[in-house]
Amino acid sequence: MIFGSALFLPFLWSQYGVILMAELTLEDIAKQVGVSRSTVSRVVNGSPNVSDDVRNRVLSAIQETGFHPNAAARSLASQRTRMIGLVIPGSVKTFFTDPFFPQLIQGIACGCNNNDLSLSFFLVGNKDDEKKILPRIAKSGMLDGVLIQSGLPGDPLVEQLIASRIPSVMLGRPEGLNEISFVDVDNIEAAAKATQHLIGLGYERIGTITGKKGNVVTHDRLEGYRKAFANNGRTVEKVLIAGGDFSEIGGYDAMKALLPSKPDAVFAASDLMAAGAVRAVLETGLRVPEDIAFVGFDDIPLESMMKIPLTTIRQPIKKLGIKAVEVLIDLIENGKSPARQFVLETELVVRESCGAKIKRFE
Amino acid sequence: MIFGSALFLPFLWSQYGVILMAELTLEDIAKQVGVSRSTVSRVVNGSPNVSDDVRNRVLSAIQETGFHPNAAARSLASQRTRMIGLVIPGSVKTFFTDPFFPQLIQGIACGCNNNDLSLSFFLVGNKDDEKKILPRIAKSGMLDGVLIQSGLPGDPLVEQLIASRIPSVMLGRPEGLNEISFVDVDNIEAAAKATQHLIGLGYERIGTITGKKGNVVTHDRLEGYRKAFANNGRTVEKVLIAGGDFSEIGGYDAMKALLPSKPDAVFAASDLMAAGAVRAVLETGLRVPEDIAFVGFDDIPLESMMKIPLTTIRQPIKKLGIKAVEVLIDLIENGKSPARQFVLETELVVRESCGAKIKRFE
DNA sequence: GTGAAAGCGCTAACAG
DNA sequence: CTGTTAGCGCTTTCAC
Repeated sequence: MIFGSALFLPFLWSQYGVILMAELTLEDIAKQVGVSRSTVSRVVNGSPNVSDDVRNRVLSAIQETGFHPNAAARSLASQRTRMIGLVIPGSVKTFFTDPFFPQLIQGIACGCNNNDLSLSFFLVGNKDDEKKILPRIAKSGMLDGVLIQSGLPGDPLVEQLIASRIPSVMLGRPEGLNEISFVDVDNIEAAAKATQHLIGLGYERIGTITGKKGNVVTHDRLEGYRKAFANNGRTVEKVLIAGGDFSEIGGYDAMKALLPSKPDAVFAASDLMAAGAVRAVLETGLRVPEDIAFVGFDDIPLESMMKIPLTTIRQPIKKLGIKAVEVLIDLIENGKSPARQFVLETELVVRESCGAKIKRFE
Repeated sequence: MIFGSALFLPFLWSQYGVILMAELTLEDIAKQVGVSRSTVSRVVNGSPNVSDDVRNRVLSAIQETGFHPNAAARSLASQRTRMIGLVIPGSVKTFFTDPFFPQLIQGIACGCNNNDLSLSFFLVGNKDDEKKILPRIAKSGMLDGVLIQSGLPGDPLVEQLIASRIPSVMLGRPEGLNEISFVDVDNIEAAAKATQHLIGLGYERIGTITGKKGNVVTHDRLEGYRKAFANNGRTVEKVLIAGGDFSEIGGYDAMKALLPSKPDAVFAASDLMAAGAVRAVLETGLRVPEDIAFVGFDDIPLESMMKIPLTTIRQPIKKLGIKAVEVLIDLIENGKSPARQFVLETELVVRESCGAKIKRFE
């Protein structure tokens, strides 16, 4: 074995670095106030079993000195870290392109701040990362719980995380919705709502551009499209369904494939794809929404990029993050079982691309 | 004081939650192999002072049992956490819209994975968050160091962080480049390169759309624009400089303001603004690049949204994140001073919008 | 209401 | 090369 190589990432920071002026400890405050360490600990932790007089004296000593308890020591003694993790598996390919994620992160960060939690972030790049990260998450005791972004079903990292005993909640409904807690939006209902809107507007040949194959989200949104058809006694035509991949280019290509089937409206399973599809339509000289109407999904700020404001389904992304944190806290405090499963509502935002506003004045 | 309220976020997780089956400890492994705890610790940390025989026996015991050292205990004993923080101050408003951030985060996460560090994420929402987060970062000993995204100069959170003794490196050159470590791209040089490209192509009335006022980045990119003019013995016309805010709409509005001054080319300080500006130009019936040429800045994937591929400056965003982590490690290991300051190179990516390809065939 | 005392699981001298 | 011995700074019974 090579010299210095270590099993668990040794603490190699050199000895002669920064001189650490020792931080204050509970003991210091105790001494200063003339009470025991336990008492200071009690006021720090808000225990009611402290006399008002003593509490006030301790409090002002803390205030004066700027004392702050040491996290590692607290964790070691209490077996809790007040830190949760956010895991983005390698199978989630859209992290760098989908504006969904920054908003989600904002929601999660907000939930953490609200609950005085810290957030640790695990972006898995490759198998190698995975091997190193998994035990750190599951066995080092560093985290009280984890939020897991659901990617492809059957992701090994996710499965191992779920199998470990660390409390975890998934963002997005996982494939087998067994005994695992998750927070998601109702993709089926939302897609049905979008499609119904198009049906209600009187379109006859409503197509759809789906997301990336294999994703649960893709499946659910297509399911919603089908559901709306069924609700109206219509039958779905296969030629009106084109496979995309959630990207702008994917939407563009899918639309090109759809064009020969002469759709008069399209429900795209993401705004990005809708943008690409609109681009494809305009390129052929057709008009939006006059010739082909569109409804997207997400309501990302990006619609300002298009000439035609996009009618779309708004997801409560930030709320999703906040809720996920709350659910995770519940799991941590009250046990993992039974699984907590929440589905948040979406909202149809009507703009120009669906033609509703034009039709109103016809 | 209200019952139960606590000064430092008490560990209120209820007692009766999940039953924690005790994780293995060094002691367990030691007993199993028949050596002392120290020896196990040595092999775990890669110390060379262990006989091959003992090491192998310990190693296989670890392998068998799946032992993983407890993070809190290690941190408490070693005074190191192997965790760094990423702080996004509240003054950074573009976090949710700018595709720059996911890529930056990827780079940082990659740097962390490479160096077996964990990443903790602090997104500051409001003043309240700030007050709670600051001591956690600076005084709880939870972090070995922090990466700070530079926002507006004079951000109080940033200043307090810098003033604290926790090693920190800024992402983006801060206002007063005193004794603080940072990693940045050379915005001045890059903007000059972009402008020079337009000058070289023979444009006569080259305008610019700047970023949000007050930002260092904005200042630097405008500086670069000026520098290119100076290098060519040209004088800058004030009417050819329009103020944007890094957003698509901002670019659109700025372009509208620029139009009366009849520019024949524009350097936009961000791709998003370039997209908006192009939209404004096309709306008036003018052509890009025939009537007005464009160069953007960032090289975000978004250029696929525009009909005309955007000539732009590519920033090595991921590399920036990786480098920042490396610099922070250096600081942690070898002391904060002197400050380490790195400026990464950018690259001009020539596409259609600048007109170079058209001109080639004229 | 308060203090004493026993760890939490690990690292790091210090002997040998 | 290996074991012994102190802690790291805090929480948490258990007495009083």
